[in-house]
Amino acid sequence: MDFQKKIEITAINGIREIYHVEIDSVEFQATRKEFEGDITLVIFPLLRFIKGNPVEIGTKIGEYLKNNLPEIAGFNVVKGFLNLVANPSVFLESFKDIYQNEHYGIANPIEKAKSVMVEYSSPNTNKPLHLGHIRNNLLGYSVAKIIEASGKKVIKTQIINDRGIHICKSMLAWELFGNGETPESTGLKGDKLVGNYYVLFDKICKKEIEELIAKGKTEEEAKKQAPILLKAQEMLLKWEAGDEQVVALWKKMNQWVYDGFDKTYKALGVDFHKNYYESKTYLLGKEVVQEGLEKGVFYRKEDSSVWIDLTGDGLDEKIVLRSDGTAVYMTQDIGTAILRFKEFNLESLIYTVGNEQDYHFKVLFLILKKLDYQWSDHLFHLSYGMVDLPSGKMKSREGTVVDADELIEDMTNSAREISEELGKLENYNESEKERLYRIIGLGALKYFILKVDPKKRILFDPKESIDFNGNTGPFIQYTYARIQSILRKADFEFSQTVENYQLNDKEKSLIKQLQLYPEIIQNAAQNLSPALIANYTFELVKEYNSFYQSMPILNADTMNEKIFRTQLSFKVGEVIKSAFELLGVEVPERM
RNA sequence: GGUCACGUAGCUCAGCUGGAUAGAGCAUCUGCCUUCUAAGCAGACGGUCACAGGUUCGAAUCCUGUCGUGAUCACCA
Repeated sequence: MDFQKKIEITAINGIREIYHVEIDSVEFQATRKEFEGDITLVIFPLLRFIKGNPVEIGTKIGEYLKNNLPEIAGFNVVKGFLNLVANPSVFLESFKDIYQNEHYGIANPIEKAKSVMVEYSSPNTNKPLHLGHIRNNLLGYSVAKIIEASGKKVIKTQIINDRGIHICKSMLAWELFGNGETPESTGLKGDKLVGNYYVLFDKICKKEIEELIAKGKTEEEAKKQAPILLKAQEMLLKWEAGDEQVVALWKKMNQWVYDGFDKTYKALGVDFHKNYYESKTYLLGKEVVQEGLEKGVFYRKEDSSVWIDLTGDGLDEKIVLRSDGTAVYMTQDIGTAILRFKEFNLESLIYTVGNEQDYHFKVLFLILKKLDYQWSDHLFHLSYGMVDLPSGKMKSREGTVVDADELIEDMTNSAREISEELGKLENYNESEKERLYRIIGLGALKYFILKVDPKKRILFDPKESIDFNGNTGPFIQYTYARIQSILRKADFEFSQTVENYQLNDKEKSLIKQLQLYPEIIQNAAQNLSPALIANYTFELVKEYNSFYQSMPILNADTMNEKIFRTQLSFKVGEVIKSAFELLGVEVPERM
């Protein structure tokens, strides 16, 4: 039984004996550094049940605990806070358990449990991935990892937006002006090549609109009548009709994009169990609309478009079928959600999508609830803030995006510069060095993004490079590398249990920090927040560095000290590695 | 205009299921490499927790209002 639980039960018994009052829980918090003690029982909430002076009450409970729990060595009361001092053996025992647990913090998977599906990335196949996608990918991947570590099965998925007018735009521009260019002929990454034609389309379209306006059309008319746009719409119709040539072009260009995405995903270190494609799902949901009409959840307007009225729930009316009978985005999302719960034995479904779609998901979940799907309460929108530039929103058509591949490359280069300057890698060959630079560069990038609470927006200034000192990925990686260096140099056996060890304050703080890890994972899973893992790891590493700097490990006076401190270092290293795995960040053996 | 999110040190962020004197990193300044990696450590400086009310023994945290920022409210996706 864990320490806190033991104290709680004993305290409840004590309160019953002393005050003849029955309570079912007491409140704890970690003792603040400036006070003596290891855990603090907060007395204030008890005042509702026990009348009296908080200091007096605290003292009585403190005495009771000291007399009835061998683990409690002493106590002090400050205002309404009962600070309990634990017997040092509590920490030694606790560390022994932690040390021997190879997968410390990671919960065992529950047998026969349903799966949690995490959707993330979900790109359009008409342009390359940018910094916004990076945040999405890192968040989704990390949350999936964290949920897995909390003891659940996870299915990672994405739905690829591979059809629609925007896809036809890049196809058309390539057909008209591409001269048969291919990724091979140009040496360009496929997604970049296709993206260029998307931008080209937009340029031409804008020019045509201007010309139409010059000829006296209104802006509104011009926007609808640009010849190239009409051609794109024609192409979309052909695609929907299954026109052989259009479909062949679509397949070819999409494949270029997929090849490009694969490289970016690989560089980012993210992956998926299953891909959905919009070209296969965009017709889903129409029968459900039929059913919903019969149930009276939806209604039909005179122009035969179908709607749902959500004004009773504080939302608006929302269209689910156009007057021509075609589906909208919402329809498809309804159908896809149903499909997923049919295909897999899902406990819940998490959508990693930017906060600009908060409203969309609110409506989607509500519609599914009104359609009476039991699982509609288990749908979550992992909503995250946009990544903005100092100049505002990133816009791929205006070329103001931070390209994902370029950013990864830049970060790797920064890592290279810093490493070369420090010059600690004499024994590394070139390929080992390159691998390391990538680990560090990506570590900086990923940590930079994941340490921020998902719902907050991130301001990214390309002119200010991402830091490598302080609260950063490389800082934590560096600590890991230092620990590995110690372990390499330890020329003695250190796996045996150390008896009668006298813990000092730094060692004790470190153990306390290690104790928190399992709870942090559960918490992060609950809140879908990798930031909690990142911040925890930072605290752990700070604590370790302070320990490392203030006393010898391998050069300690006694063998017991050498062994215990090496064990402690080893375990901190393992937890750093484990926590960083949850963030999708690698750790280096040296740096 | 309605709805939602955010507002904490010069900058970037923790803390938010109410608890003790609001914490880190960057930047600025002081020290520490003849001992295990100085991408480090120890310290100094820096605050009207946007503002105003309220609830409470206790509010950065909960409630209301105001201001500021962003998003959203398409027969777009």
